[in-house]
Amino acid sequence: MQVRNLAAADPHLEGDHPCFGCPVRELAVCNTLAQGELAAFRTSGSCRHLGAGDPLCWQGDEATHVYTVTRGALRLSKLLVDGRRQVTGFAFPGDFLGVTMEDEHPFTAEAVCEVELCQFSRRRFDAFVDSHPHMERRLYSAAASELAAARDQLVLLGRKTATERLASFLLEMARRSDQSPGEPLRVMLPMPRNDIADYLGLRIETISRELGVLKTSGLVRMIGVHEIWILDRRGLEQRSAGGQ
Amino acid sequence: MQVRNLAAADPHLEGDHPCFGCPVRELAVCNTLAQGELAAFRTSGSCRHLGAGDPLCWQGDEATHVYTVTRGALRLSKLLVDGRRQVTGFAFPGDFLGVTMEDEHPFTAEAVCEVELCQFSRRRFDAFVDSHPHMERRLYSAAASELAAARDQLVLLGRKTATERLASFLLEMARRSDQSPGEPLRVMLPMPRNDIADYLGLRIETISRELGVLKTSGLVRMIGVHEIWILDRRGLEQRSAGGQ
DNA sequence: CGAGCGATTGATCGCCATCAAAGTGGGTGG
DNA sequence: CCACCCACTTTGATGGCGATCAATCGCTCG
Repeated sequence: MQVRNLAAADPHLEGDHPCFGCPVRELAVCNTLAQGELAAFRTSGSCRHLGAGDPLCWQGDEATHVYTVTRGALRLSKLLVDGRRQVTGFAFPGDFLGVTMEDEHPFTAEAVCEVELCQFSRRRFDAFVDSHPHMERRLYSAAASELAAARDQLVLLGRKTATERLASFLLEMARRSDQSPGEPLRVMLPMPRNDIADYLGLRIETISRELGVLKTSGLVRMIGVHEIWILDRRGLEQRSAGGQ
Repeated sequence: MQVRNLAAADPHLEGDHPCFGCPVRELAVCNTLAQGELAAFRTSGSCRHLGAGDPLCWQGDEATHVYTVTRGALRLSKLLVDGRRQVTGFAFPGDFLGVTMEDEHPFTAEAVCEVELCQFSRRRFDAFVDSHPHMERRLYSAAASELAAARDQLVLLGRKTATERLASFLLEMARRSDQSPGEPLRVMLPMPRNDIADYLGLRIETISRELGVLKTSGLVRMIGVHEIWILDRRGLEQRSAGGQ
């Protein structure tokens, strides 16, 4: 799930196509569309920009739009009535927001940094999908991926220790980050510690402490709060309790 | 998600149709098919029976088939390398097993009691879906439902207390059980306590103790180990920390 | 330079796990 | 029919991991 700017070299897109230069052309749900379809699709959408902290949608609000993330990162979270929060995931470039059959947003989505999205009205999106079966297939594929990720997270939250959770998280973030080949793996953590804590079912102090342990053990190196280098991937994998 | 035997009264199915009398006709993914389609679909499948404890498939094995549960209940679980287990869900009549884009089963599925399934080879199933767009849509819907359920479970595992987890579980099981209207709600728990524990991220002793608390509080009544009556649904909902 | 927020570090607490033992119930064989 | 067995459940006593409470650090921005 790495983001590469391939569009500039995409032989199927001409320079005046609205998706020309799109950084997630190869990743997003629209990657199954041929140029003509893509043009028709794209005209039904629009761009959207969010600053750090800005909400995209609230849990329970009517789901009027769907989105594809083209830049930045969002946190997806659910609240209990008393304010306890569970971050159910993060959305990165290429990720699609809108897999649901409900009329309401199943979670709150907020930007954790500068974010850009491709936005479509749900109605027009559904109509488009109806007339493009391979788009439906691609959506199903996206849903299946999200489901597999959610199940892995169930194992993490139900059965892993704090250290294992953090190690798993760093490895997951490394997988989803842009990587130049070879160690050390550079992991960008655009979200604050609190979001990591709410994602891993822990408290912020525990995140700090366990990061300290990994640092002292020589497994990682911290470059400021938002960047971490994985110095010993194998060691980190051993501490992550595998997964299957 | 209640199971009713509607097929006997289904005006669209004749008595000699192989799906005539199917107890999950209205629930399963095949419910979008017209009688002719259904006949074609059905001939590509077969029945399968499992006794309590029998495995249906193992995590990591090649996923050669997909299934619809017609009777009984299965537990779906994932293992860590050291044997810790997370039950990611239970499958009941009407539920579809096979939402994945991977070639391997994402979890182990085992019968918790006598089970009957409708079984299809994955290859033939995929081919059938390819030529029936509303089936594809129905599959997507199934995936979206599973995803929503998984996200709710993330909140439960990440942020709820033991009491809240158990209360949520009982209410979920009540929703998925056959109900005659009116209190008390009868909840069938075909799975052993250990499965409940591994589903809720707790230990078996905690399940026992918390059930005792709910019993002493007059919220539930236990009729043997596998049946529970919810005497005070509102009270149980208050202890479940809501959802939303 | 100071205010303010997020992150880190330290001290203590509490929920649930763990260890241990007793109770229960269903199935089998005598 | 009953005695036994074994697996599952329940109940009790203790312990540990991560939460909570509290103080300090460090960066960013005015």
